Amino acid sequence: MTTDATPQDYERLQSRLTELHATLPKRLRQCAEYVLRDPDRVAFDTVAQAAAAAEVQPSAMIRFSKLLGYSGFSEMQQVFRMRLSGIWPDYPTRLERLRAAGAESPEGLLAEFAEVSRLSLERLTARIAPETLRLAVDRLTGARLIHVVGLRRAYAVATYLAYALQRVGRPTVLHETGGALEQTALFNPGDAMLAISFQPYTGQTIALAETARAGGVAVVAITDSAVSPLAKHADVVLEVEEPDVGAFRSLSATFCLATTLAVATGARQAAG
Amino acid sequence: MTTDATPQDYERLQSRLTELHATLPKRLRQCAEYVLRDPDRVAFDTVAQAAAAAEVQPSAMIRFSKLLGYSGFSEMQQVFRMRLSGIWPDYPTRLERLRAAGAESPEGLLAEFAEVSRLSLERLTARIAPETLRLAVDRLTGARLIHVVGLRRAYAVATYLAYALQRVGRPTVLHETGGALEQTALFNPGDAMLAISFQPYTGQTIALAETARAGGVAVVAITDSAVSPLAKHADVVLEVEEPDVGAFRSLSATFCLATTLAVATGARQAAG
DNA sequence: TTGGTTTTGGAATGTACATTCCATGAGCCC
DNA sequence: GGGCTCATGGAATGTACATTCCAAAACCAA
Repeated sequence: MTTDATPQDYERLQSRLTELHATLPKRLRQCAEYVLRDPDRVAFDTVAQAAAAAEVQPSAMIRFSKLLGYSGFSEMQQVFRMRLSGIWPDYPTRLERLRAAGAESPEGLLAEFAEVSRLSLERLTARIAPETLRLAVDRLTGARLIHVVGLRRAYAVATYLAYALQRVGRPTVLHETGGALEQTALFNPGDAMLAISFQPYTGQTIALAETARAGGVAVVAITDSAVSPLAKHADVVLEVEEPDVGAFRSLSATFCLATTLAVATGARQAAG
Repeated sequence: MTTDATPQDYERLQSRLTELHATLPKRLRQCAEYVLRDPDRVAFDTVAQAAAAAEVQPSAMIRFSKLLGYSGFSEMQQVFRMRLSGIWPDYPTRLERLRAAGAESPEGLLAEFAEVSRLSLERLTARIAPETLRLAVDRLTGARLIHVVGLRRAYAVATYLAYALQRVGRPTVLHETGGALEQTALFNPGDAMLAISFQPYTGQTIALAETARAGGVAVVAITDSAVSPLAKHADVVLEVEEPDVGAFRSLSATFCLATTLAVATGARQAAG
């Protein structure tokens, strides 16, 4: 029956599951998806926890283990534990090892970007004053329409914010460059604007923020310095650090802040 | 009394123990020595196993844990588990901790997003195999034209990748949904596609990847699981973890990977 | 529909576990 | 050397756990 024996290591388990995945009944498939998605957690889970995470009954999780040939969940879990304990040195060691691989190599680059992003996230919470953040959320919550603008590098952030704010139920418009939307007529008192710009600051973004503010719009800026030209035209300034590796900058902290803004605005709206 | 609180991470636990070591009675010292010598094993041990390994009674191990301020062995063990996996305590505990910190407030949310993002970045380097990453860069470097596709939440990633790849000198086209660009005629052998999709997977993205591949295009996928429907149609699968806070997911790891891909492709191109 | 088969949920079970408690033992000051 | 405090071992306890089992539900083929 089991021409392949029960998988004794994670790699084999993984390939077995990818192969089986299509043929599995619903609940067992959910199990497969969970253990592949979060193998680290499985190593420590109790059946109940694993089952909850996979959104199945504990018994389904055990059935799943048995299907793969193990005597039960605990035996399958050994594979996940081995994977963790066997090869994994702690984070600093891993990082160093990667660095040694040379910054020129893709994996060295990845390590560097990851580290730099991690550090900027650590500092993010310290850098953003709670009152400032609240103020920003206030402005967005109160707004009838939220204008989002960001170009070049900041464009990705702008598209994300537009998407997230819309999903959260706030009327949002994303300003594209050169589009007809950039008409002063569109700005009304009671609106809010989220403007994002980093060094070297894009003139169009700043100009749009200035116009909006003149039209009575509350401007919330995400930028990299309190003295950035965008900050001058903003009611609330959220400052994020954007560390660079070579020519490119990490956007992690910015996205983290963006997500928070969207979710907090959504939550407030729902509550109020 | 305890000016330092109970150590919540391994580093602090370690320094606490080195400091305490000299003053400890014999059995408790044996405990300290064992957990410092073999922290990996402690993560999986039962009290009985840990006690045996330290050559003490189970009760001694628990006394030891309590001395450090934990409620018992299990609580101390969490620290060792976290170290190994980068995983935070289970979901209920985390939620509770959040509540205590005032998760409802914007600053609490920010802290949570930052933390979750930080952890997923830590695991990113471990999760992406160097060979896979190299393979992905190879495909992109060799391509005459790079197609980028991603919708909904992944759209921001797609816009960023299109921008970054263009800046780095690679001919890139961003596929917008419903646009005229989605013609099979546009795909030629020798092209590459970067497709990004996460749960719940967008059908259009997957369909486009399938079409592209049928047309001889090398498909590199960024997705959240090896069994994601997108993975089936990809030549290279880059798997990223997307931890969620409430309804929203952190994109930090994804953006980190995206930046790396762009820069590495640019660098290789410049060198070659 | 009907009968058979597979899949699922959830209560029941027995075991293994962390933790507690107390009696004994070792070290130490008077 | 007697009495005190701190350290230790190990049996006792209650809980949380993996696993089993069975009945209900869904699915499917005729």
